[in-house]
Amino acid sequence: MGIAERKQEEKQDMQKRILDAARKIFLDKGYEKTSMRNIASEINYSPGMIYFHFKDKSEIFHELHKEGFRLLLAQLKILDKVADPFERLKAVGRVFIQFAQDNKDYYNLMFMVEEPAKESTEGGFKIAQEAINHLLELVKECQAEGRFVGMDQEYFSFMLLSSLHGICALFCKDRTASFQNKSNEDLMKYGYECFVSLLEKG
Amino acid sequence: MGIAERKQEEKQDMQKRILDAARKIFLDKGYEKTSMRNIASEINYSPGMIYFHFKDKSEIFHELHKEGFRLLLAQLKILDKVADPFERLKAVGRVFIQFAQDNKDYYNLMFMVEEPAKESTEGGFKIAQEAINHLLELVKECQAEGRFVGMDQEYFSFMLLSSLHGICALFCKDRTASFQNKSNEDLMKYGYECFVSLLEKG
DNA sequence: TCAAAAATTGAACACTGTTTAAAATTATTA
DNA sequence: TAATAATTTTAAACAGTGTTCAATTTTTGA
Repeated sequence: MGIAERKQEEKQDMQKRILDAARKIFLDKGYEKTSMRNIASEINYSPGMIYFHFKDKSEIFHELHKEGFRLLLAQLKILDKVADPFERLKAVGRVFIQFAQDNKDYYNLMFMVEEPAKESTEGGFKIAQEAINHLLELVKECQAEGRFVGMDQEYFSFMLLSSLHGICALFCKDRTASFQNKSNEDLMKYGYECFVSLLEKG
Repeated sequence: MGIAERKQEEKQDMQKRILDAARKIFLDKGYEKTSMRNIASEINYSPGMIYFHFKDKSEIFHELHKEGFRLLLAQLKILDKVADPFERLKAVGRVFIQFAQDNKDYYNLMFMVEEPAKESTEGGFKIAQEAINHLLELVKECQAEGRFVGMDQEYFSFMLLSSLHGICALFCKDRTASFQNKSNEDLMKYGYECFVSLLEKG
């Protein structure tokens, strides 16, 4: 069945072309301001054609959403070689913040855009779950070394993630204007270091 | 000039009616999904009429944005009677989180919606600035009592705000699904308490 | 009462996501 | 190879969006 095979490859190729165009415009103009017509005309096809390859705009969004997580997880995986769990935890934060700075638009897609509430419970968000589990595991390791004693694992992990996300969210939505003296980058960097020094006493 | 006076009152009245309608729909359907036609038909006027009283949709947004801050500041003002600054700081966090839970839509308007980048630097966002200054002052008071020694005020305040915002942001965008065992409310409450117990050691 | 000013309308413009019948292209079979 | 079937793509249409603007109504001041 060499033809069917090639057919499938062509189909995947087309999907890739659409995603490439979508990524380019999504990450430039944001989710809301990117139209299906924009994406279609980027690859010189008619708007309707996209609907043959993707269910709707939100399916394209979810594809890029997953892409973002894969990118972030790849960055975090590098830290596996850091032996001490607490050192690794601190580095995770730094990498997370760096990721948000370097990939503002992916970050928006991953954590800020109101997702069209689909497949979130079924199969689609496995990769986000995976990231959380990674964090839970890390906290557990720290606790095994006598850190964060008496803290509930899940609440503590949620708090960690929240603090990181808060820093990145304010950055991504430019809500840092009220701290006029400091640059965005410094606020994130040294703001996080403040948090770290709290962690060190816990 | 009693007529001009009444005229002005009528104008303010109309603006109030528009804002009331806008608030109702904004806070029910969110910013993006509320249309000018929705707002107009809510008060039985034509769409174009709104543009006589407000420049555009974003001006209405900014009005409600300010409204939200006034509401939050009113809640926080109650804490002025708490004498001990550190106790007050901890309470500020609890009130902030409670506000986000009770006013999810205001919170979205205030901290999450990508604002059409206007008047943010000029006169419009004084009230947000005021809230930040309040926080900075509070941190200073805590430091005067020997808390958070050696921390930069601004970075530390930014970190505080970030942590609070992170908790509320994940809640508002329903990004808490990955912590399946716990309810949203418990995650926020006990997540924050984890943070507080870190603060207590700093 | 009448002209000037203010307020309101409704149609129009250029967009949006999505659907769908028709057309064009490609594959399969007789 | 010719005819049929399946797949892929298009263009038009639908119902919606924010916004503008000429025309119209309402209100005001002389």
